[in-house]
Amino acid sequence: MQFQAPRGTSDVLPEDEAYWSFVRSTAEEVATRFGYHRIDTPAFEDSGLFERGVGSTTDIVEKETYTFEDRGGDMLTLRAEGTAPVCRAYLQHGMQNMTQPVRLFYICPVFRYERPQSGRYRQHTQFGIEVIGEPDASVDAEVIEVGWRFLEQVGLSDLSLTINSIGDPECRPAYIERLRTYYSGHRDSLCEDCERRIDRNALRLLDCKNDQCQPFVDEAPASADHLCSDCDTHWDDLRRYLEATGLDYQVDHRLVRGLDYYTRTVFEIAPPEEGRMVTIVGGGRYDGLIEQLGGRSTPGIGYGMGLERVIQNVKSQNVQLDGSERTRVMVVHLGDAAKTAGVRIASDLRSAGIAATLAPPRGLRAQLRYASNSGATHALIIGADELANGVAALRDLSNSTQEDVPLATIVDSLSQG
RNA sequence: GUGGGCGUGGCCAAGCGGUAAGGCGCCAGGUUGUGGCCCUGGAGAUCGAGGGUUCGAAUCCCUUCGCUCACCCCA
Repeated sequence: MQFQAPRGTSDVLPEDEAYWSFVRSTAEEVATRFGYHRIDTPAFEDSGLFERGVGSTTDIVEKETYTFEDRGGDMLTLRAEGTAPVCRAYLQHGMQNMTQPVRLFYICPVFRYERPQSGRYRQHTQFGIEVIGEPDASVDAEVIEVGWRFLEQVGLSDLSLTINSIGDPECRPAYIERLRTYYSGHRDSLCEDCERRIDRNALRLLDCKNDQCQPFVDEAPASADHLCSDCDTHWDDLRRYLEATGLDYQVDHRLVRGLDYYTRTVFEIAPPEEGRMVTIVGGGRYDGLIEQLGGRSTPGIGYGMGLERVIQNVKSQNVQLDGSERTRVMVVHLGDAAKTAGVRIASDLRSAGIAATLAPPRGLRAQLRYASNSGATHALIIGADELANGVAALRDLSNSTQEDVPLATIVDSLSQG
């Protein structure tokens, strides 16, 4: 064993591809049904995009980014998240001149230099959507619904949706002050991390999972209780619209997100799981991001969803995929002349749209074993006798019936099943 | 970045100081041209790597690399 896939990456082997195509295609189907259009952005961007967009003091940018200088001296970063690149594309291509809002979705790899563990990789795949150009809370509810319906359609159940509002530049500073004040009074009872967070990143205090901090988290002032009137209206609207879509949700005042650009709505969807919740979907509103990237003030909202985690849950919940019933023919041959004929017949079958494979040149027994092991539904047996009579023996491997079929009509008899 | 667990043929897995079981899978046979079951045979391992202890190490010690899980953080 010389080379291995780099740490935190993995190969998707043929046996798993069924999950991937299933998940990808339903993602496209659901997003399209909601009126979203696909966008693909490059695998790497100017490093500055993530620094400015995601926030340079954020963990993602501070220590998880794959950054490198190219041969021309430009600093580039592998896509560390999906939203900033889409916003960059929105600005670059003048999408503010399209009818607003613009609805986009993407399915693409994301790279972060993290310590791998279950459900966490250095390269993972995100199915994300963004709605840019509409501040109304109805699109917040819509974005959440897209994620929820997708997970539903992919067969997952028992998921929980939690939401929160973290306000905007209008009201958040005052709230954070209030939070700091509250926590400062309990400084001695907090864990080390939280002690540091009071000054550095007060919002994250609410995120602490340390037991000793839980009492304070529970008692801490909630951002949703300290919104300015615009944010408060938005927050009320969101919940009303969510109820109108029939989604169950929980409000959790501890829910804050790690990226700096979020405003107002933040949400997560997670499976209940034994013990800890591993978030499948995380998202929120980012009304300041486009402006931060040099555009006009433009509202936006979206989510990112980890498809590896989706598949992990699809497997653990034993979702059954539709098995393909496609006819697959193994062309079995005995002797050189038959082999040549087999090559031609296999080729003809494929031209007619029938999946066909020429068996490796072994004994008859071995070829048939190969046929059933590789999942063929039929074996088409050609030997000297068949060649002489201008037929082939078509064997149905599922029920072991077999009959001679004229070479000229093989395609027909196979396409009729 | 911190802490736990683990590294024996493609996969699973015995052995725990005396010179590598077994199972799955793979390949070939089981009399004349027939699969999925069964039977027989075969190929395939420098026991993650390096060093040390010993007459002798997969088995003991040290170092190192890798995988994995949890924390942090996130999808």
